Amino acid sequence: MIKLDGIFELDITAKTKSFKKKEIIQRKGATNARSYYIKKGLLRAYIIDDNGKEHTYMFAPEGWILSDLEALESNDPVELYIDCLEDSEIVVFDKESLFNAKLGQENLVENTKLLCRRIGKLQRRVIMLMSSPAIDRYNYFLKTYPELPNRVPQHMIATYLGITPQALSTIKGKVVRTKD
Amino acid sequence: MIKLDGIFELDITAKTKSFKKKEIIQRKGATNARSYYIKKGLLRAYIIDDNGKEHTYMFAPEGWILSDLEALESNDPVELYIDCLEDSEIVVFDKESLFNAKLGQENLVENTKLLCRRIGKLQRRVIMLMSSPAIDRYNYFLKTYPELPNRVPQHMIATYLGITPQALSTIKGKVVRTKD
DNA sequence: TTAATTTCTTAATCTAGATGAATGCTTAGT
DNA sequence: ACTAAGCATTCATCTAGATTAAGAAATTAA
Repeated sequence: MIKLDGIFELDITAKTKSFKKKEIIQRKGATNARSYYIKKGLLRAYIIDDNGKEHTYMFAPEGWILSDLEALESNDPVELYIDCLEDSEIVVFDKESLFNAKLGQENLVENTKLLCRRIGKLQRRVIMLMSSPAIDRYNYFLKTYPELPNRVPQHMIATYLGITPQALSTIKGKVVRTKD
Repeated sequence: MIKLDGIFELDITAKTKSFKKKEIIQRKGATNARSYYIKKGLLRAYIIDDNGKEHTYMFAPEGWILSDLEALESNDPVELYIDCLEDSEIVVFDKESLFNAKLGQENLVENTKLLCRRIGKLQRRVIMLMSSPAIDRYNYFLKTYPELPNRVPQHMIATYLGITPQALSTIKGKVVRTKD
């Protein structure tokens, strides 16, 4: 029984593992979906589209949990690749962690609330992708992940925003020039 | 105690209400977030941006549940407008329905799984908005909501896809012409 | 039925961001 | 230290989709 920021309170199988920068922890199609709690370091979840391009679904710095929740629940193969942007220490959970009735009611309620908050974030992201230009999405990214611009290469931020690295570079250039 | 497709099993306060087409059930800023189970009819959740344009977050036909989950959990004012696209019969729940520990472990686990599935849908939507052109998103919309094209006006579908009604019309025209 | 409103389509123009390519700058590897 | 690979920037061109506008078709109201 362990406790991490109030989540996944019960887990017999959880183990802390170390991963190296650039290591791919989970690949699309894997059938053993896991959840990852980031003790130290930085993970990223992404897909590779039909043209071979990466699209970042989310970043996960210290204290975050990363998981292909859909795959975890359905037992389907995972959709998301997960890789390591820095040397990291990660607590790895299996699927029982979220759904096990032994968690107890309080923890289950707590997990429910966490999932609602995550849905709220996704809701805002969907809406921003539909309604806001890239510059606004970039500023919102800065607010959401204030520490990441120094830790994540520009071109990966671009794949999170849904634009090309060149477009992001141009946008940033414009912001700087406008300030003068 | 009521049971609706396996969800929200416990709710003393739930009541079935009738709403007329075009009625707005919930407005941005409201502090009494509710959940809506659609027995009959069709609801829609959307935002209005700074330019006064609507962006549809989701549609909810029969059997679906619609809710600003983030607001429900946080007690913050709701972000989403919810309106009625057809005369509808709706079961209205208050916040207790999802978080109440009295739900029992099985129901809590069931709700957790439901939320994971919803996250899976949002995940795919985010990725499609970043990686796929409007025509692909339209085809995916048709797969997700096969019955809706006959029930929802074109221009609302456009606001769900993140494009203008004109662009959707053009896309559909192209598809038809390509088939010849 | 007719008028009024809403919805859909088509077309001309415009723009944010994509694409492709060249250039310097940093980081890693030997 | 030197080379190679990866990264960021800039520019020229291209395109999906936005914008504006106008007319046709379909719904709704009286």
